[in-house]
Amino acid sequence: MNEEFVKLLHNNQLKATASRLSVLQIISERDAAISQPVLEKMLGEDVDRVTLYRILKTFEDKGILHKVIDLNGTANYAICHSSCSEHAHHDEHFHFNCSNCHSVYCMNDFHLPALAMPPGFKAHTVNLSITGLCKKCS
Amino acid sequence: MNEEFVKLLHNNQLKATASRLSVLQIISERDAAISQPVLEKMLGEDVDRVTLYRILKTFEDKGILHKVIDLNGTANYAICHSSCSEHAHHDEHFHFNCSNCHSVYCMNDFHLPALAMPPGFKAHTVNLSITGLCKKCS
DNA sequence: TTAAGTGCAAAATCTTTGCAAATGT
DNA sequence: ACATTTGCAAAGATTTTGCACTTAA
Repeated sequence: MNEEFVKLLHNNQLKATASRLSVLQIISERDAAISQPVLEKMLGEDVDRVTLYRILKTFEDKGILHKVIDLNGTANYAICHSSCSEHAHHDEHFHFNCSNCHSVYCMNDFHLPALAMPPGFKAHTVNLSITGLCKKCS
Repeated sequence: MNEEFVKLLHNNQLKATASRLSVLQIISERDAAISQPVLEKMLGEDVDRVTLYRILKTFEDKGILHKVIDLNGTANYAICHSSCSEHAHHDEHFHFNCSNCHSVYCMNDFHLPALAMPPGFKAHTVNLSITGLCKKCS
């Protein structure tokens, strides 16, 4: 029973249930975003598939997690860092998809140079996905 | 019966069927990428849903279209331009998603400045998605 | 003519919804 | 105690597969 996570949930007006704590535990242990199918397997029988959908939805709404759609269209989730909530998800997201192990890394430290937009286009969110080999697979 | 499309199909060892020509016609008329559900509606009864899946898959494999997953995880398709096939899809892709009309624009003309990768990471494909308002909606 | 492509039916997934039972506070 | 959360069952949606029929070349 991790106090930090309990507090995080309570701060967001959420009950600290076993399922929610498991999800937070698993996601926080990874430096890469985790896909919903993989998360599902790791949770095993303990958490119903439907419950997982609802937990992830709730966490996303509260700004606890952010969803990253990978290049296959699969949802991946990662813990939101402070910069996330500060910018209310209107942040720049920089993700690295490993084509070998399919990990998705959130590279929060990186920033894009300013981009010139074509006339008439107004940028709101910038999302950069890079595919390649991650540090473990290259 | 557009000769240009017939030739395109033949160049790729594909038969010029009515369904395929319709798909090419619709996609080529737009400057934005089109989502599979929208494409489906535009084709109406003429093309079976399953056939559309297969056509899009085939076109993607042959490099005639490229698939763009938008921020909702929906597949969008656009004609590949010369730069695409030349680089065998290892190109930089720069897409703009309009949050109002949900159009996806392929901005082939734009190029990203070189990005410094963290040690151990090898970039292969760079995919930049920008969400905001397009020229028609802003 | 005949290999490639299509349509239909049906399976396999993935996601959402409704409601009664269980749980955290 | 009571609102929230979960599990189950079932509906909906999306995507894939198998096979006989059709069509372009």
